[in-house]
Amino acid sequence: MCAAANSVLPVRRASEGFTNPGRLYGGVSIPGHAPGARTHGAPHSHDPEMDLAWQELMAITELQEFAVPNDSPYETIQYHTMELPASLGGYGLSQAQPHTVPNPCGGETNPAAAYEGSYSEVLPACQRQATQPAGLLYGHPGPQLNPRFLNPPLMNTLEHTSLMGVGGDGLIGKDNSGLSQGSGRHAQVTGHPPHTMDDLESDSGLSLGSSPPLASPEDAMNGVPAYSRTEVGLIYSDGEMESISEQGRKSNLRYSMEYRPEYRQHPAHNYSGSHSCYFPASQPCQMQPHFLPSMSMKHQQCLPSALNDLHRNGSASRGSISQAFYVKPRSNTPPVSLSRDERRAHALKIPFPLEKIINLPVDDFNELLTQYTLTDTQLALVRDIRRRGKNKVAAQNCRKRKLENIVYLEGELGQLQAQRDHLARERMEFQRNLAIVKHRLTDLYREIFSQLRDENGHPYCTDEYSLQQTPDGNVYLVPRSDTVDGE
DNA sequence: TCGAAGTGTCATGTG
DNA sequence: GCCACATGACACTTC
Repeated sequence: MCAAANSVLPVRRASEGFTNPGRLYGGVSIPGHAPGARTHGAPHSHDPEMDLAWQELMAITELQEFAVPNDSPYETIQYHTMELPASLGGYGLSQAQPHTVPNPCGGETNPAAAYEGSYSEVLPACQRQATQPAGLLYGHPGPQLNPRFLNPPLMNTLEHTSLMGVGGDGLIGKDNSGLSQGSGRHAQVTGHPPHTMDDLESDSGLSLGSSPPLASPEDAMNGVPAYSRTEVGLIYSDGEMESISEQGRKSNLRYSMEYRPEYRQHPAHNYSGSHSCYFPASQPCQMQPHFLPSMSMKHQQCLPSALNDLHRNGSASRGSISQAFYVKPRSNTPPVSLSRDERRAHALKIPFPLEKIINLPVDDFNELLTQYTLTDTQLALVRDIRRRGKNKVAAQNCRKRKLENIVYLEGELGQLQAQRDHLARERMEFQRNLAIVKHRLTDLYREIFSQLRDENGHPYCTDEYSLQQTPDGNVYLVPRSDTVDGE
């Protein structure tokens, strides 16, 4: 508290001289250190109690000016809609000192300093809490908002969440070039093959690896119609696929639903393309035991070797590639639930798996192409498959990132809403305290004025006079309609 | 039947 | 110019 205010509270009465400048009224000294000026000294507290009262008064005086308007920064800030991030742009920055009032002792004092206890907790806490979004929302929105710059821990969390919740398909360890599996495609492709040729050639027909080639035992036993139309140029009009698909549909549906969890968790499925090579669907070898709960052991036994071949032949020689990946159908049976490109590749007898087509680096891919004599049609198809396959993976990654960002932003939103609620509570508490203080200030005014007497011995009326403080710290009694000058 | 969600594909932009 | 990748937009399927 200001020393001047503590010790001397000269009360000025404008346009009136002090007749008794040093007169004490009720223990309040009214020093006349402005000769000629009617400076009714503010109560100089000889009374410790009054001294204390004045100290409080002066403290309160500061607060008196700290009316909290409804449109205070708190209001505007805290009750912004939670639109991210624009409306929160000032959330963390402007929260500190909504008002500053002149400090009688010079400088400025944050009126909220009286509530330092609470605000020092609130604000830093807010800032702490907003640390993450601060960069996101206030300071560096770009990088923070950029999905590609999610902080690693969060990304890890999100990744984990995404993997566990969204994908759960063992994407960990699967590089981006790996084909993340579209969940919905399994049922779609395996359970409901296209009904028409147009359907067959629809965009949704391709599901590289996401739709593991499924052939129900029923198919294998029944022997689905031969997929004979493998002539170049016929791949886009092989209407027989329809009947084939129809035959395998019902039986496949059950498997498509049952095997999925196991299938998706299978370590060998890191590369979905591993299953999209051209093992005929009618051959059980293309299936993994995991998703063939009812498959006979006889059928399952060939799986390891086939899979081993798949992995072993990642760098297989020219001759082995063809043998390893393009296993000629025994009965020339076409895959029942292969994707469009798989079927096309099958039809065109592309001698290497889609996995390679899609995932090989361009140099290796070109080298691979040089190892075979491919027709223009085959070449075009291979390049299309590669382009589409890569884009499909990219699209999956893109969507995954979108989801992760949504999760992240929702988390941030919740955090900010919690902060808003916290600050709202603090504000209410502050206003409550302020009301108490104002009330007490009024009482103190009343008490002080009741003890002050003018030169005629009449009490000052609070309606006519008020206390004003000069920059030097002195406090004067001034008529409410008057100014400070004329001291 | 309609709408939401998931997915594949294309076109385009960027590094 | 090519390539890989990201992303918006669209079409399609499934639920």
